[in-house]
Amino acid sequence: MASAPTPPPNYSSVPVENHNHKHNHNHQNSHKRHRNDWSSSSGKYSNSRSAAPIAAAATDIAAHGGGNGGGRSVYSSALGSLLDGRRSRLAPEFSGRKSTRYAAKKHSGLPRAALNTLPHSEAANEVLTYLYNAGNIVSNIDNVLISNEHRLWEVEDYIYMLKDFGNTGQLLLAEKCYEFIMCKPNGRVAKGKLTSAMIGTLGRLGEINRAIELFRESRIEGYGMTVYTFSAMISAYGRNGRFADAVELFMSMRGLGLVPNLVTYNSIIDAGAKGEVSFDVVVKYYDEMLAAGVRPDRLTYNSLLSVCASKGMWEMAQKLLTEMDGRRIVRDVFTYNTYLDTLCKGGQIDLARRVFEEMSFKCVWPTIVTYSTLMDGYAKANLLEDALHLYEEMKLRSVCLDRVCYNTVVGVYAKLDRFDEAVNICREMDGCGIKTDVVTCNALLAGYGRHGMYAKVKRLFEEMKARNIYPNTLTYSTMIDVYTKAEMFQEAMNVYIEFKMARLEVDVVFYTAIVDALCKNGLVESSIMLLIAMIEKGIKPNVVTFNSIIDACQESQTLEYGVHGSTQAIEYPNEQPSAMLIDGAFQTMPGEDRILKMFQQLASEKAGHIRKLRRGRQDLNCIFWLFQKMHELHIKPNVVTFSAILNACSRCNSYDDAAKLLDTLRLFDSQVYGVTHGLLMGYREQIWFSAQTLFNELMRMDSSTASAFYNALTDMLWHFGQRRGAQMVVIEGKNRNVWKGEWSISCLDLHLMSCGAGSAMVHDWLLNMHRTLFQGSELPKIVNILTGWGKHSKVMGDGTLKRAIEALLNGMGSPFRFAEHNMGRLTSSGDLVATWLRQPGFIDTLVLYDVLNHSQPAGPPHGYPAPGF
DNA sequence: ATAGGGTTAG
Repeated sequence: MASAPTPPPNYSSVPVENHNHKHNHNHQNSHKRHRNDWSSSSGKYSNSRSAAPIAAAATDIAAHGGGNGGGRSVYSSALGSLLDGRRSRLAPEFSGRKSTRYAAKKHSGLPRAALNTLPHSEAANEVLTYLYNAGNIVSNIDNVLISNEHRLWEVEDYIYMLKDFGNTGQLLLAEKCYEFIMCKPNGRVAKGKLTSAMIGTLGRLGEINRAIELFRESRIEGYGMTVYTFSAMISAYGRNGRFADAVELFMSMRGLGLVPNLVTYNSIIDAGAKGEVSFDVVVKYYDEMLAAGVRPDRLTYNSLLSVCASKGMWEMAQKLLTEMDGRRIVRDVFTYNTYLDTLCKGGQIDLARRVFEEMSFKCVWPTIVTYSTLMDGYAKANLLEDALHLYEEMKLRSVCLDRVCYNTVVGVYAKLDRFDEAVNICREMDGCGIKTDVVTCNALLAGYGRHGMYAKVKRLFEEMKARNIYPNTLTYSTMIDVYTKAEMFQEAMNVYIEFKMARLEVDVVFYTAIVDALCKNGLVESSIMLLIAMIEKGIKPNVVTFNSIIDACQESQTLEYGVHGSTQAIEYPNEQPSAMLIDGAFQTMPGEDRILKMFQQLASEKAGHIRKLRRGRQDLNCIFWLFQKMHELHIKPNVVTFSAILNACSRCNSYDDAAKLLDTLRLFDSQVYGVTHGLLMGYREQIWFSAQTLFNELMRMDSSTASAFYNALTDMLWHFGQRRGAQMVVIEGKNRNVWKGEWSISCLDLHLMSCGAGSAMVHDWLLNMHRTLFQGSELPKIVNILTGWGKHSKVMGDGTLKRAIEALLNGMGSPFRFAEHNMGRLTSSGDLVATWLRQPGFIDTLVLYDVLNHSQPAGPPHGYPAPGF
């Protein structure tokens, strides 16, 4: 970790080679700067490109930009000494900057960033200081402005100050300053410049309506008809999540005779990035600027990368980086940070790790944002130790953490159930003058909830309100999730009522939490009603919402409290329930809140211990309907969807229905469903190659996701008698270490496996023993099978696996018995097992066959499994 | 004039 070079003292966000140009970069006419003849690639990114293979890897960084080498050598002598002093690698101006993501998030007194390099007088800085010291008192502000009027250059000084107020969240100062200068007799150009700056500032501060007002005024008064004012307004819309308005404004320019310039294009592209618009939509503006002969710059690419980031489109990001290389545009720290974020969100953690290391060698020094990004990437990938290691590295380098970074660390500790440390971090924040906020609290609430610490949850929830940290929608979603999982329905209902009173907006997470609560309590049809209601309301469900319902379909219930006033089941896949039914189900009318009723019902049921037994109904049609709905809404199923569907098949008694479902789903994803359908049909050899590809893709998932999939697939195969296929899958999973168990001849660890996977594994393990014996070796004195007692199963202590394995072994007349003081361990002496396995013909009991086998050669395999098992 | 944090499914 200490192998990276140390930054030069005069650090900039741009690698050293480009340092001298930085000043120029800050001007709006920067497209005039570089003269190169690299031909334009107009149209390259139009719709056809999305699936294009990407050759560029992180290593291409090394292949490009020989110019950086010179810069590196200049500073290499500073390397050792700075590291010895354990100095931060972070440039001061990046050590404590707040998020630049949304205007609404930016109201805190963090140190101001002096990044503006427009020409301004020294006096402007002085006046700024006076204004910041005016204590937000109007008369003081007026006094400062009046008494310094003669010292400030025309308008550039005021523009400089206005922009600074935008960066520091000083709305009042900005308003007063703008008002003051606009009263003076300025020319049209000056008024236009000032107003553009002010629109930008208001946009940053979330004052979008004020910005719109100023923009309108400027047009009426005749000084706002410039590309600068329009660009500023487009950017202001973008910052406030109003991409559609930004586009409309952008489109109107042509008719007004205004020609968009580099900044205009950058603004509209960035508006797309901030509005989380799809890449295909945003890239149109990129194509358009190329066609118009406007050369993109670093900002253009950084914004395009940012579009990729939230979607994890890392291959596209790589393509953009290659394009930058082609244009000789050097990557800066924004480029790297955004690229890192894209890699993390796209699940390319190893690549992210390499890029992080390469940054330093390219003389682009990690900032606090770099660390936060990577740390969060690790945390999301469940690489919590790696995340903490990064935190240690930051401490070692004396990097001063900011609010975002602290919250990331708190989240990591909360995920690890290390609450003492999480709370300590909160104390440390307090010591640094960083107030814990709603994000910190939400992380802790979720952590306490996962750990069953309901008293702590309750106390923190009260405490945050007492400390004026207002709970947001996510806080309420978390609380409802925690309480419903704990079957504390009365408490959940109270939280729900409080949420309604707070008049916060519902979102997809909130609905999904409720949907899941419904599903988990057997109210599957109600959850589908809610799903439809949320779509009607314009809140798009996501893959989690669907997975929750699909998972519940495997034991589909009929209802249910008369939530929709009838016991009639929804017909799948014919059509949606009628709009009337939806209205009746979940629309909120005064005194008629269905969600509330549901909570009431669950609470009273629980209190009276009269849990209604809901009739189970196998319904694979429901799954097909949901899957189709996902497709309609362009929601991509993921591996969890896949596992849930396989689990549903395992619960289904009809082989034909399961086969039909998987066969039909091949329409949507031939790879995934082709493999499972093929294995179910017994086309083993024919599809094993595709299966390998699928298994390889699964290696990218974290272990619990991967093991859930292997469990589901083997369960399904085992359930329908495709036991040789199940065995092959389980061996594949074992070889890829998805269960992370202890595997040896003396101990078989099954505790993270499903019944089917565990059973197949037992067979394989015993076959191995059998072979060991017949090769003349001896068995260990004691042999064990760990089943666990159900700690990891859905229902704690349920012990399904334990019972299934016990039944399997008893059925074969095995000598294994449960250990006296460990109810999760089956044990036997090696001698007894050897005698048992040596029974003549016993091998036939052990070897697994598929009921259906269309593979070559025909007929069941003979003798031992192929070498390598 | 561009970058990072909290959540829901398994």
